[in-house]
Amino acid sequence: MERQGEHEIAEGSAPRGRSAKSGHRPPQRRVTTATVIYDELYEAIVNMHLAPGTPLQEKALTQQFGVSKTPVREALIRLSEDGLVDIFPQSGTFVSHVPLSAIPEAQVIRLALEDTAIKRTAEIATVADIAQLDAKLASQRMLADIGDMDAFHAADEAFHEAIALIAGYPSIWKLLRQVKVQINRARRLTLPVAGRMHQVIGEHEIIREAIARHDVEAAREAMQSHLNVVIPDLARLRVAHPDYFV
Amino acid sequence: MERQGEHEIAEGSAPRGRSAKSGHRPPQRRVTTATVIYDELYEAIVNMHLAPGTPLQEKALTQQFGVSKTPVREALIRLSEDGLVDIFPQSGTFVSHVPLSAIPEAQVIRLALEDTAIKRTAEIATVADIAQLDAKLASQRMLADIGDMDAFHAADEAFHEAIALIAGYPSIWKLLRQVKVQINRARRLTLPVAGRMHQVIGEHEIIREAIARHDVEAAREAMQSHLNVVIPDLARLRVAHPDYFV
DNA sequence: CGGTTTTGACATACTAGTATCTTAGTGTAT
DNA sequence: ATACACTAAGATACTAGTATGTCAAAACCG
Repeated sequence: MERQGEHEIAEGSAPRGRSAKSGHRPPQRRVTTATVIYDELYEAIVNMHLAPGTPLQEKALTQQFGVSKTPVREALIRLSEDGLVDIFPQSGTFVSHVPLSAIPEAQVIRLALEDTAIKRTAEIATVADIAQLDAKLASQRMLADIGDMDAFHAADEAFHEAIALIAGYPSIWKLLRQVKVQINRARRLTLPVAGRMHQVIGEHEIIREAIARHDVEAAREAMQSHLNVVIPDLARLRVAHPDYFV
Repeated sequence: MERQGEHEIAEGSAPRGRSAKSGHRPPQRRVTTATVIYDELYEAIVNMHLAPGTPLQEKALTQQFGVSKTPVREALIRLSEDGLVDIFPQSGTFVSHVPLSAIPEAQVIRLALEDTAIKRTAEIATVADIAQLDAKLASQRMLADIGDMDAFHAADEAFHEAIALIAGYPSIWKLLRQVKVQINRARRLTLPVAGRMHQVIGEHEIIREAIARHDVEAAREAMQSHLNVVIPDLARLRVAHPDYFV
């Protein structure tokens, strides 16, 4: 009972080229069919709805999305640059396995970048900024109660994103997103334990307080220990899902 | 007198899929036509052989490279993700302007990542590693004497890459490459002053010595001041090349 | 004559089909 | 029985052509 048209893109409903005219030289935001497919597959892979090793055939995807090969192909290429799919030329394309060996380095990078961001945020955050953090925290609390893991993790990301943006470092956030991808995939294999989620929220609250007090060192330490806790027990995961990793 | 076939890719000469069979699951290295075009355009843009604002038409590029639209298109998409070209949907594609406003943040990121790398390198570098650094330094000295700017900058990159790799942080180097792109473009507008090149080499030598002594703090400070010097005088560049920046 | 509308050339986004490479399976010879 | 060569199926990489949106210049109207 395969519902091939499940993800079908409504024909002509996507207003692609959103009037990029304006003044002089506006940075373009391409909203193409390829982008839609990329986003959908990205979410599915990061949320582990598509298991590592799953084959992704161009032909099958064109049918599922109801489009031609080119946009599918572009989406797969971008995903391969993110390390989320492996393309074997003229052979096959598969959802990538989580590279355990790369996770320690990703963690080191993450520490360095988040430290840079929170240092600055703790220095310059305004009351409006704090209010914004509180809003994210509130929504994260609600999602933890509901137990919606996908949304909870998205809110978690949003909190860290907000810190980077308050610091005035949007590029740092883009890099972090890129670096954390494999870590997040591993995290998604941990069971949704309510206690763990509230623990994460508690750590976020400590960070928020330190920022509000403009206590740079306290904020850094709170972030540091938060990040060191967040990393999942890789050895255990590996045993539980042996063929998800390499 | 336009030599359209200048960059033409020799037909069938590129061994694309390099036997990715082997044991079980080898990470693939795609050597496709699209990759070749990407690399060539990448170098041309970063070395400022293609000025910001230059239009890059798919059609013209297909003729220059003697290939079809798809590989050209893929190369342009990848370049746009690197921030090296701006694609205006259904309108046109151009070599991007150097975003002056993003350079300070890039510098901050660079400092954080290079600091992480050199810290570890200074701790664990072996005599073989030091020898490798010396080799890079020697070639950089030679290229400075010759005055080959492109090669000199490539060797400069290689020195920093070596430090990251000795630390065991290949991903950090990948990120640095990505982050430094716009900084490098700005640097390329500085005139090839021999004194400046030898100054850079001198700073590299100080770093090398600190690593060899396993003096972590000295190495970090040397790197720090090296990176702070390397940044070009943006205000002056902007005056000299007003329409290369945004 | 100034401002608005229209129109058409043009560039990218997409569709469709072909070519090439990989790889597993089969058969044969050693 | 094992190792090698051949064959054929299948998937991506590429070619070629169509569709669609953009932008600017010309035409039109007030």
